[in-house]
Amino acid sequence: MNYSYSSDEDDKPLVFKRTSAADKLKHSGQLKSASSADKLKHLGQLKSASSADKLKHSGQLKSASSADKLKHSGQLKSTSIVNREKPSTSTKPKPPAKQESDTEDSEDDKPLSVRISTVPKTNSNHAKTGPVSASQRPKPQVKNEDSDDKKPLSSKFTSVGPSVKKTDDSDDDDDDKPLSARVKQNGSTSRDNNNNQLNKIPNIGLNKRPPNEERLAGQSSVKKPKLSDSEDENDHVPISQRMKKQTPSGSKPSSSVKQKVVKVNSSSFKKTFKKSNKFEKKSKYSKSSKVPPGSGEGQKWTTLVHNGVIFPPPYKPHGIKILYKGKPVDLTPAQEEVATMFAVMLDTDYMTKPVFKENFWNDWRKILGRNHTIQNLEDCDFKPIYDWHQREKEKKKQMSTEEKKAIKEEKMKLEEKYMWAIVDGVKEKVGNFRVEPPGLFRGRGEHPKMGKLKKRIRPSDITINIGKGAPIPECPIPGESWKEVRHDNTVTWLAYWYDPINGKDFKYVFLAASSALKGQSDKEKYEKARSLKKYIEGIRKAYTKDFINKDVTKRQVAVATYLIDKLALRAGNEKDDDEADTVGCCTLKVENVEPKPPNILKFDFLGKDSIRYQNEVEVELPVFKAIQQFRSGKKGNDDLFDKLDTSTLNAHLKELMPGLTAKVFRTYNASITLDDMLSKGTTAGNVAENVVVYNQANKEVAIICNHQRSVSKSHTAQMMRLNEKIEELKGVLEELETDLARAKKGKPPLKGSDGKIKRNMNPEALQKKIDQTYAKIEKMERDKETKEDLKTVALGTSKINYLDPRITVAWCKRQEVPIEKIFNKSLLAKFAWSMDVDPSFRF
DNA sequence: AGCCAGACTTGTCTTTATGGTT
DNA sequence: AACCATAAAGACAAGTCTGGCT
Repeated sequence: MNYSYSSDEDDKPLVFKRTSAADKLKHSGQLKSASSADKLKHLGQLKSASSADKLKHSGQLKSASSADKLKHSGQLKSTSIVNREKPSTSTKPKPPAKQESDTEDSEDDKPLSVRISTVPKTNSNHAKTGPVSASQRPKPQVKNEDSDDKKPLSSKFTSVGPSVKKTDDSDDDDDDKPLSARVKQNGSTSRDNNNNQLNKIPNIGLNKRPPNEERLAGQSSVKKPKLSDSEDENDHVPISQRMKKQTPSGSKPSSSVKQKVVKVNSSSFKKTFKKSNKFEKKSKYSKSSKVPPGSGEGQKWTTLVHNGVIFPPPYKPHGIKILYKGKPVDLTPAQEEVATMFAVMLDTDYMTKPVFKENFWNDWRKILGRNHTIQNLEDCDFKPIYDWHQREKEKKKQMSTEEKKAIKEEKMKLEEKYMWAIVDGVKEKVGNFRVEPPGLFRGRGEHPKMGKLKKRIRPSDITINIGKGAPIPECPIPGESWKEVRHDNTVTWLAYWYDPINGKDFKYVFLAASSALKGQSDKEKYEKARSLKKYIEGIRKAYTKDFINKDVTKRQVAVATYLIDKLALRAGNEKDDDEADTVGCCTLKVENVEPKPPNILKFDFLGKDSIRYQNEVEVELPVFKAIQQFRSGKKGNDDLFDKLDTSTLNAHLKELMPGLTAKVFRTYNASITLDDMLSKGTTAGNVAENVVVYNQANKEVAIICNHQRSVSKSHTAQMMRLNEKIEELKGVLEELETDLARAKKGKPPLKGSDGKIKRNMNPEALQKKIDQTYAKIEKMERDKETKEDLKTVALGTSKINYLDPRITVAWCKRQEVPIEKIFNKSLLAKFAWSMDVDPSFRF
């Protein structure tokens, strides 16, 4: 039986029901006609026409009527009981509980930390472990079921465009229509082309990030190296250490049985792409062939049609003058434009950064000219422009709903054509079709280039990539033209330009995450991570052995791999001097890792985005000793792993498993942890309880990956408000208790605190009220706790990038949790490829 | 082997939309 | 309707990793 979600309307919860394969097709977008739906039938044994019909309107996952919801009941539910320790904020992260799996690779599915039975007290926890999987690119041995995976997703779900052969033609009567009319849409907001009422109108405006009102001292838009600890009790504990310990629960994962995921592919497509499969299978150890998903020889698409990119509107001078030494100064529009970029940032923390001002001044001065009245930044007062900008913002806010709507529509009309591309006959959303507007570079952390002028991008900066034979997008700015037009079907970008700040970097325009192309590679990513499960045991054995290898390089590789596996560190590529000084595993400095005898390593460094990573971990003695050796004789700023860089490390990893690289461990760790925690923590509880379990697992993953967020400005205030409410309720409670006591004695209630006379209630009614109030208080207390708990933890990143959606979808099916309780619209669209997973899927 | 161009994923923050209250 | 808290969407910076060249 094939379980899948289906739905009838966008706003209804997706529901789980036994259904035909039609649902699988949903993500391919909106089917416009019944016949379109029919076309899809062959793809996945569509069982009922009605299911297919559901897909017609609206774009993608529609939800089933509520009646349908939860149809399949339960015997799938797991009865395991959550038995986890109270998530104390204790400092030590705990390893996920160990579970005995019924599978062969018993030990290996567990997180490393568990296996290592490390320190009881400092629980080193994080690492996870796992099994293996076949990777896609260099396809290692792939299981049969996976065979389809190599094909482009799009081929699976759609009947393709012009060049691709149609699999099923019988029902297709679209051929006579213009291509655009036949195209199917992919993407969540898909709607009919012609009438797109809905889109969001992004603010076209000049500056996308208007300054905020005053920020609290501690909190600025400039990212400072984040400390995971702040004053609160909890906060002194680095996020990475905050994992809760969990005790093993009684539940056992039902082994990592690999499910046969039902494929939707049509056989004809299989054939089409077969060769790459074969090739990959064989070349277990060959370097990953560039052969991408799906097609031969690196081909990513066959036909590609799109309309290019849209540019921000030209600068509109406002005429507000800044003051120089107290006097208004006339500026040309170009000079004013740049001054405005700065003025608008007056209330950000960038203003406290000399580097920012210095860089800004240097670039602005070039525009002012050497002999300009303005000779230094210190004597400039940008307040008038700042104030003007605030007023403009306010005005905008004050606009009536209708006005806003009108503006939005207007913008939509303008942008509509840029929002979509047609890839192999399928209409797909474009991710970022808006060219970045000029502005001041907002580098994160202590970026040496912050404040530099990011110049306006013009058509002559842009290279377009489009299918041969497709109409070349018209250049939206009259009189100008594209830099170049290419027809490269080995890449997925639609356009790019050189990053004005770092001339060697590119800014690409890609398809949106909901596209089949992205979905395909996402799936491959998870399959690769899954395949690591099968290799992990061997890999761990190997590096453990090498902790004491006489060859320093090998020892370093072993220790580095260990850290990446256990702590989910990033690889750590080399960085230039003109970038913020951050590190990853291979670039750790001596000062970033402090050995604390007998066997604790204390990590403290700035990682990606200058987010601070702090953690104390207990490690095996040989690792501890090795680290000591690597440090000896070096200065604090020297590389800890001096014999290593990411290419040597990854080259080594590739020998252990085809396609293996450092980042696969992060994916693996995250997903296996989710799978693990869900299977352990899941009870037969109701939906709300299950959602809590899920979020708890999600949080654990976020902590492992050190996904942080800054505390919201209003956090403290919000907490206070919550506290007040709780206090208030407690007051009510007391009063009720008194009244109850009196009522039992037949006395009337006392006057309320407000002096009002309450009406007489019988004890039962009072008791009921008391119970309700209690429940309310408890709920609020829980909410408060959760809020505090998550104030620095970002759950979204792992959900979007690290957690195999199939784990979530399968679990939702098993637990009868509507999938949209977990995935929002974007995620549903992005993960459309995973919706048909078998409920028994395990990572 | 090291360097670098190139392409694509990951990550945080800001802005906007949404939904619940008052 | 105004308000505000939260969630979703959008923006864009910052990583990873590959492959080709020297």
